[in-house]
Amino acid sequence: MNAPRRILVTSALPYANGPIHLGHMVEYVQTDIWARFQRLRGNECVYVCADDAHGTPIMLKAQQEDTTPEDLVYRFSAEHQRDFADFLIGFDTYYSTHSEENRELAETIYTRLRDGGHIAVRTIEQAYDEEAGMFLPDRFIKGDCPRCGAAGQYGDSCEVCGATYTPNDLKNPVSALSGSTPVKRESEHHFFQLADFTDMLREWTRGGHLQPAIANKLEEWFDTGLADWDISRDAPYWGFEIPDAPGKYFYVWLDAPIGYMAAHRHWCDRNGEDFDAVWGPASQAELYHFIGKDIAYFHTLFWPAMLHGAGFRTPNGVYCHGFLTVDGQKMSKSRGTFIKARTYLDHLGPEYLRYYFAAKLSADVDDIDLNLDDFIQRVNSDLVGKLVNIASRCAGFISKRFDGRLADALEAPDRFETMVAASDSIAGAYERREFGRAMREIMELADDANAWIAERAPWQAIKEEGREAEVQRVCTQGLNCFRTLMAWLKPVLPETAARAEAFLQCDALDWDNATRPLLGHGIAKFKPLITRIERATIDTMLEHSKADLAAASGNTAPGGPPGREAIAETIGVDDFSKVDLRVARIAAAERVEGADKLLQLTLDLGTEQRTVFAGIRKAYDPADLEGRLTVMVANLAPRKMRFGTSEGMVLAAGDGEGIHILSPDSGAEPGMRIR
RNA sequence: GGCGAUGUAGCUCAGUCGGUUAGAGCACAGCAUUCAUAAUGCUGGUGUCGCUGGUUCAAGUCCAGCCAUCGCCA
Repeated sequence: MNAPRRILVTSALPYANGPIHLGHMVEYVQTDIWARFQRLRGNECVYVCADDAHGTPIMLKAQQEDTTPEDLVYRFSAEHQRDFADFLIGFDTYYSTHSEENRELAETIYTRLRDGGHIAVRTIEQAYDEEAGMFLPDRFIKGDCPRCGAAGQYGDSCEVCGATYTPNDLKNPVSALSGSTPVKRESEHHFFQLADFTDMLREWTRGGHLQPAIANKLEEWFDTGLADWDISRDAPYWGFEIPDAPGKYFYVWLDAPIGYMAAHRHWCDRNGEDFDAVWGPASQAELYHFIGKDIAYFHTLFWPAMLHGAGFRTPNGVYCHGFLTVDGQKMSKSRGTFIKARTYLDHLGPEYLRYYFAAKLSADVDDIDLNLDDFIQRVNSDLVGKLVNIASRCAGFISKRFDGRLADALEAPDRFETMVAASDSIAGAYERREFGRAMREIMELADDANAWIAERAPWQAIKEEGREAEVQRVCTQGLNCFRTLMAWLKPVLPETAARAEAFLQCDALDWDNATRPLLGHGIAKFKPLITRIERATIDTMLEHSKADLAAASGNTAPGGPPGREAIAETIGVDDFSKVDLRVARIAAAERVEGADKLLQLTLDLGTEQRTVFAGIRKAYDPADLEGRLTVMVANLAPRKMRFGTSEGMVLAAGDGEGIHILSPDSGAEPGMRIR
């Protein structure tokens, strides 16, 4: 083996004013898989991250909640860390940009850039809110679009016609903070002169550190010329004060990437490691940043220029991934597909999603889609049907017939060697971040293993005298195939791999030991390693996701009246029990000709079917309802309508905005009474 | 509006330097099997490769235009 590589990897720092959602998780899963893969290969790989804890939005949110920014940031940091830990993201350190290390490093970098002549100071004019006593970021100014006149647009662009402009161009501008009309006020700002680094950046961006798509994109920016970057903000601002400029603060995007260094410094100090050996200009260590494509600009231009200008090394790679869509569309709060990490974890294990993301990730910047039906099928058939099945179908023979002991030899060693020969190819795919390719290769080998076992049919052989040893060798080989495949999946499925290690009673799997078979060895009784995903679980998660977000927006919408009707008159339990509520399966749903609000539902109660007309057409596509479980009033008097007789009613919540039918939790069956 | 990315089977995706009959997995159908978490094996059908035009002996692949989706415009 070659000497271990020294690698530092990072994921982008999540902003500390909101929860983590599944879109975020693409990046952390991608980075974590890569980091775990490197460690499995015997390399030293440190993975750090932190909360991005500064800036106006955090400051204002803290004010709104009548707390301090420190408290807000602390709260979200704890929440983020729980979410990441439960998704099995194995950070070596999760820190914060609001830390002493970060202050020192930001000051150092700024001072060195200034001494190098790369900082300019000049006066600019900005919108100022006299009532709130602060300058307004573009997003906090609203007004009419200068091009199409649309009202209520933000200060940077029009959502109606797509025009981009500056807040000065807005007509009838209004501060989103106080509602007052902003005035123009002058202030001195500090600028980082990015153009000083044009040559260095041109060379760096073409030096193989970026994906081709990103490098091409950067060409456009080079063509238009690199502009100065405004790195200061006036008080009041939540951040670090600039050392030689009282009342001026570093813009949040200056100290955010420095947070990578701060987190690593923190880790080095606690572990007796040499920070400078990684970040110094002569560093032999490798540095990689995983980010979303939306923040490529900051990481591929400002960041390498800042590092270089301040006498640090530049990254070996900055790798962008695309966005996450759910069922082919942007994550939507109303459809329940804007899924928070926590909501997902309340219903499903982390490894399902890790596997699905892995199966769909490539080295490209493409968006990836979480298609929920595909998610269920893919995970169930690949992990349970193919992979775990290999172990499951072999284990019984070993434990029942051979006292839990593996044979001393494989039945077909050449065949095992052929499989093991894929090791380099799979490792190469992981290394290049072609995780989808790696998963395909592994699953192809799982198919081969299952086919071979079927061919050797140990369940036949075991019935014949004198073939016991053969059966033991066949099953030993099957289990060894499973073990090797499991090792290759360990970066993606660390918990399942640990359960497999316990089952096989073997040493912790790594890339090296996985290629040598386990022979003449006692194993434990097999227990299911992964259970299947059920559609009902997904549906419940989506419902909870909707409810969750509705509650959250209800709480935080400033001044938004709840507008809910008052609680009705008190009734006794007897009154309630007169209503016979039943779980029903929607067997069929179709539009009613001539009625624009009604859907005709055929409800299956297990013992009988009912026709019910429900006024939910504008909220539901009939195709989406078929097969779903819901709740109906089963003893409601039938009612004649123009289109037929309605034999009951479906329960739904609504406030005039949307309509949301009820779903029972998984396990409920059609016909069950609800009390 | 400008720029970029994407568009291949019902779904999710491969497709190298332009090269023979465009592939895989899932889903679906039939058969076999019953060791295994209704798992597994074998067999099978499925495509205007977004559209139109061009270059070429040859285009899913290269070029141009258009359409759709997504993103960026500091």
